[in-house]
Amino acid sequence: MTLTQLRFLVAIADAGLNITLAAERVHATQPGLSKQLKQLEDELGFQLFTRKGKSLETITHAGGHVLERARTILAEAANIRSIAANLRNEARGDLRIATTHTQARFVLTDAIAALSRIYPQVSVHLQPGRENDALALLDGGQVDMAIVSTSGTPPPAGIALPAYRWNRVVLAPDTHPLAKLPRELSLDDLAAQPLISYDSSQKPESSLRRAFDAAGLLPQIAITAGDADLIKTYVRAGLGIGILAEMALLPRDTGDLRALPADHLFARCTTWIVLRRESVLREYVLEFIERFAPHLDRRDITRAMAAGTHIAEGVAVPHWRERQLADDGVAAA
Amino acid sequence: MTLTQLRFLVAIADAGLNITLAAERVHATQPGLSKQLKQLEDELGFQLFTRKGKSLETITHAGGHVLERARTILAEAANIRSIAANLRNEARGDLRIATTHTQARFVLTDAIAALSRIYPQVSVHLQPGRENDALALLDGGQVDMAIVSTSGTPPPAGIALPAYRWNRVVLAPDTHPLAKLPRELSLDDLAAQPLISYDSSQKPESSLRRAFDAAGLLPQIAITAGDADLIKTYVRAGLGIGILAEMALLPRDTGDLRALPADHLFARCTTWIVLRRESVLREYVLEFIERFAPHLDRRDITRAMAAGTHIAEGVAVPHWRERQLADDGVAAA
DNA sequence: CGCGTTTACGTCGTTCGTAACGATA
DNA sequence: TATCGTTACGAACGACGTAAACGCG
Repeated sequence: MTLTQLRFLVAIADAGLNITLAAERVHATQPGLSKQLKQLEDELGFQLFTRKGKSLETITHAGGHVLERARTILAEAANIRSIAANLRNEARGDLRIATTHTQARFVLTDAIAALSRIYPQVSVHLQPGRENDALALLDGGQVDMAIVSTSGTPPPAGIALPAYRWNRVVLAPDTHPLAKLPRELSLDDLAAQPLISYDSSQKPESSLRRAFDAAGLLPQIAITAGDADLIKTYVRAGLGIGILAEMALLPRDTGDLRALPADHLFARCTTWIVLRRESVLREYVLEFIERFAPHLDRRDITRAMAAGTHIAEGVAVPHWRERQLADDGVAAA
Repeated sequence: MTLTQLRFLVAIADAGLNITLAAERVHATQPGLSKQLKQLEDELGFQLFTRKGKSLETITHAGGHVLERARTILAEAANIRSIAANLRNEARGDLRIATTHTQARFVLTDAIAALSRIYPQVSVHLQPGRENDALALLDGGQVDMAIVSTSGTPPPAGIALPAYRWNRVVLAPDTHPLAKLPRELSLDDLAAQPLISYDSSQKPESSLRRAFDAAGLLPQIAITAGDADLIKTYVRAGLGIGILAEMALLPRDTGDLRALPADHLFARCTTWIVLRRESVLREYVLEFIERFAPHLDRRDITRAMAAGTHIAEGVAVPHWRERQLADDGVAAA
């Protein structure tokens, strides 16, 4: 058994059992991987994959267990390398973040810009996807951190650090009757309109859905999109009323759209930075977290990692707007 | 970085930084280890050990972290091999148990005998020591399980499965006044005598010490020994009254010694089987546990391992004497 | 002078890439 | 026929063991 063999194994698994694809990803030749896989199977004495003809078909049950162990072995090997890189103040490296489109597009930009100013040699890889995908990538060791949002409790896996809180806003065309409503918006107002929101609002456990359920209302979600830009586009086209995260608002949106606060209608959400419990963080990762969530102290983070528990309690988590103000303050200073 | 390099690293650490000794233990030559260590240090870019002249002096701070990671890597590699060995019904293997002398000498014998009858090719290694040593060995991956006793809560680390409960007994020479006491033994009776007990009874948190403390008494512990046989020897020599675990009583001891129950004087103790949370158990390990603690079901064990929690609650844990009866019943059947 | 580590060197095994072959859709 | 995996072969690298040199107590 070799680290190389295990690396090839997970590469094959991550490439969807396509050995050729896996080979390019690890910068090796395809026969090399084939052979190493065969040797590993010979040594262990059982098939890691079921074959259909010559192609790999599925992972064996036992193979899945081996794969899991191989992943943690490789993660720990990477940790050792991180220890070394931190010690020598190595400035190069990768920062792989799995997150949603909203975070990547509207929230992370400043912190990433700051990071690549301080560490120009660090390349940032953003892996957009659903919340669950992000957590799965984190657990599989494919990314260094996941940045996800929940309403209420932190995500179940890993070390979750609260980054900030935010509310939803309702977005209507300037010309729409709702945009000039003389009173506060109500859930009934919204239930009467075709709505446009994120894909995730389809799920029954979404805080959007729960708010309507609690009021005994059945909203008509006309269009869902994974992407705030798409939502805005459809709102502009007059196809419905948008409900989205307040971070997704841009100054120029106020030209033809009207954003109505919805704090009183939907549960407040929290965005979390989720880290692998066992991972050794590179210096620039800590730097990034501090830039992104300035209320988190370096020591808080390392302490939470050591204790293996998230630090939801006992940390004052700023709201999105306060956070924006704080950022401005920093920029002005 | 190679698995071999990491194996050599932990071998060197476990050999007390003596490369020559480490080399014999891993069945390799000393220059080989030296060279691999050097290569690893070169690759990581820092010293894993501080040198004094040519000899290794201490482990670097960062080296300690690397060592820790290396240990889990090797443990996971061993897990992969265990998966393979289980799958091919491999009958050979090692069972390394860290435990106290009392367990090894008086309690484990039957289960080990049964195991080596069923799996003659499995070699059992008993590692005697204190409770804390046993848990440290378990945590370092040097042993497969620890078998330790506590009064009350399970040991903090690993998966703890309750094996059985037991009480202390007081041991006096047949001729001693205490042996013919017409009434029940009291703590005052004991406090008036020179006592002979285990080394661990010196510790303030021992249940022995706590019982006397609670009664406001200061016992005179005249002799301590790590070993029940020694305690008996000194009791026979008339040097004091013995206090030891009821398991340590043998039928032939009743010839010249008198055992007095002490259930009402000292807190009941529990003996735990402690496993590493992440370890894959070989078939024969499950077999051993079932033999040793028949009230534990194979499924209970795997479930507890998967859940990562001990199963202290919800399991009826037999008392030592009931357990003995049950064993007899099995033997008779 | 013994113990332990490092350095030097030769041999062996292994890995890796190129190329040809085979199977499958 | 195109795609993907296996087998074959040769070159280069790396690991390992033996032998000798070096430092230290």
